[in-house]
Amino acid sequence: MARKRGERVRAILATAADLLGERGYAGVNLEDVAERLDVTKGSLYYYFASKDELVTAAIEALGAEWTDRLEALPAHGPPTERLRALLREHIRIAVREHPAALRLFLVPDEWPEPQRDRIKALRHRHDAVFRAVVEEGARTGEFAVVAVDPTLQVLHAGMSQAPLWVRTDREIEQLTETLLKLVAATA
Amino acid sequence: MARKRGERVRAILATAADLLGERGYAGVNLEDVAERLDVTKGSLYYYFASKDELVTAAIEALGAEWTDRLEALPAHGPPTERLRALLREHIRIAVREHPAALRLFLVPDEWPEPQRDRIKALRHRHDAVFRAVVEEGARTGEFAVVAVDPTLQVLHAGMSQAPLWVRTDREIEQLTETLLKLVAATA
Amino acid sequence: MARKRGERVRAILATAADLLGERGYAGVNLEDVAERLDVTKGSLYYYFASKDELVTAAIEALGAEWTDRLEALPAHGPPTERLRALLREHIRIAVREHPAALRLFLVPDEWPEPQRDRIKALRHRHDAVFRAVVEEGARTGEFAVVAVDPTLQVLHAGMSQAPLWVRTDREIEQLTETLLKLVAATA
Amino acid sequence: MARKRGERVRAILATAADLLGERGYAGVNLEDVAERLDVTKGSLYYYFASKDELVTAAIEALGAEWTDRLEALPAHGPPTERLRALLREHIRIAVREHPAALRLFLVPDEWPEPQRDRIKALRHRHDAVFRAVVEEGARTGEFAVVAVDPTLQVLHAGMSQAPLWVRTDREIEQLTETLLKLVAATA
DNA sequence: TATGAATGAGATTTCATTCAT
DNA sequence: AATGAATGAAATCTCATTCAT
Repeated sequence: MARKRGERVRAILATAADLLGERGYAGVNLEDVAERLDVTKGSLYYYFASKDELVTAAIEALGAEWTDRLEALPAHGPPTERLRALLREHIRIAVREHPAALRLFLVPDEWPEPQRDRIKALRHRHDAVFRAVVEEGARTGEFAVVAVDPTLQVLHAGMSQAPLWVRTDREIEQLTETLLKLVAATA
Repeated sequence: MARKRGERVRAILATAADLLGERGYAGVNLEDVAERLDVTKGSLYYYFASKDELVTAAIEALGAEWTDRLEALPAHGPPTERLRALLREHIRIAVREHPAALRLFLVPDEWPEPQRDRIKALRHRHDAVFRAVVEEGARTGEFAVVAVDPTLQVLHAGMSQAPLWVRTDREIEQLTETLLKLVAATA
Repeated sequence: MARKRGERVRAILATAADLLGERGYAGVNLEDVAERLDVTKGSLYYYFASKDELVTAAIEALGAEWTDRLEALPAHGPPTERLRALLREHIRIAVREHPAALRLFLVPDEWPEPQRDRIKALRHRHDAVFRAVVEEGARTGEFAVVAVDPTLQVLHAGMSQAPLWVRTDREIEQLTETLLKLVAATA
Repeated sequence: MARKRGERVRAILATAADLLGERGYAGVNLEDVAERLDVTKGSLYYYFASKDELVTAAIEALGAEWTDRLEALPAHGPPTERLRALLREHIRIAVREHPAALRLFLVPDEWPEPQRDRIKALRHRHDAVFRAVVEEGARTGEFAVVAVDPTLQVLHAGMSQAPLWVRTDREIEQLTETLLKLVAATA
């Protein structure tokens, strides 16, 4: 049954992504993935040909879902409001749902070559969402940035690391506002 | 001879730190460390009781040297200038000398418990250097920050991740100025 | 199949117990255990998490089987006859089946902490079988002992060491009768 | 200086004997021996050509000293008194001075071949002291034994294991009297 | 589909031994 | 006489992968 299979695969990917986030590529072993899913290692090999393939798929799924949600946010209104909404949502996902994922977007050279490229691609797509808003704001003069690239890098870095210290809603707000300063018009 | 021993230990730590940076904790194996030093694995165990101990020492040495250099920068002058100097120097070290080290300051839970605490302590000392300047600037009104903690977190995140995309001096400057916006007085 | 697994485990434990008896804890290596079973070292780790765990299980199994057999002996009749039967059976097992096992009942501090406690527990259960008879004999006046504890200690020591010098049935009988003198009523 | 050397050697042997007793042949490593003596491993090799040679010498020294002290006890008087004195002294040495040594006299096959033979020889000389008294007592009719060999074996086993449970002087007395029952004339 | 068993390569760790100083 | 450094062989342990059922 394709249905069943799809669910199974999704469950595996979600679990793998969690563990990957907790411990990084080399720190995760298939035994643990299997155990958390309450199946045996052997089963994983029915769905994925190798650890690398499983890992790549897990990253892909996580990244895709994440970007989907960011892209689903309203695409109109003043850039400041749109950027604020993006930041808030991104941080919220990072902190509440995938504390794991900071490893995916920071420290890419932790991963073996094949995964590295996929991660870069994902991050690129991810990046595009923010880039569009920042560039629009810069164009209209509502934002003042030193340069777009470093601004995006710092936005990302700041958001990705959030799971390490952000807990409360108030901290989410503070981080959001702090990051907004990166594009603020100066005195 | 204590001298000789010290040098040997330093050589081992430097090599370990390099590899650690290239591949992360789980990706490093003692065989490689030994080979790069042109000794046998057994020798490493003469100096360090375990892989973990070696790794901890390597991190410690790297972190200590780094903070020393930041603390050596002039401690007077307007906060903006001092913060600019700190950021520039930190990024320069990260990019030019220890691209490795982003692992030390980000992603602490990649490490086994014992290392985790040491890393946190190092990062804390490191942090204090920046915190002093930011707090002073906030007190004198030269800086305007949403809150000190998120500001420091973003500063760190932004700097630590620099090795991943910063190459030229011009990019170092742009990143420095971008980060300075986090404390800039707003219109 | 639980059945199959059980057999496999039993085979491993028996082999381990043999080697343990031949060479002691530190003298046994898993390579040898594996080779004797015609499997790879890795396989042993499928069943046991560590050398220590394997060894503990081997001891446990041996001790349990042994005590089972002693407890299966008739529990009625005059204490002298019952003690004689116990001694004879114990010595017979030690000499004919588990020359190994003197290590289990003597020299407990040869073992790492975790094993030590298990061994003590086993020995205690073992001890209880003999203690019951000796105490009954002492109560009814059929036995005369200096004190129960040292008597049991010497009974044990004498039996456990038997494999080192006892070979013939006649020697088994002589040892049995010699040990019975420990509880004999005196002139 | 021969004097100095002799003392050094004696110190090494004593330390080795202690550790050997605590942990058995395979459980002892030269690092530990050296550390307890506050010298380096290398030094041990100045005095002994190998671990085995050191171990053999340590056993030899311990056994010789021990037998010397037993042979120094008065060799006249009624066998019961002489045996009582021998037992008491042996147990006292075992419990108070060389709790270690039970490994030497029990479990000989823990040792590599060369040591094994030396240990047997030592034990044999040791045995002769007790054998003389038991045989005399048997000849004069003061003792009644099932047979001399098993009696000696049990005497030894009981005494050697004493360090494992005997602590107080009272326990030493009880063990001594319990062992004397092995040669007691029966009702 | 899924499992349990097994493997083999490679990683960490231990330790007797050697040797230049 | 003694040390510190280093080695290399062997031991313990880990884990991705395979496979019969």
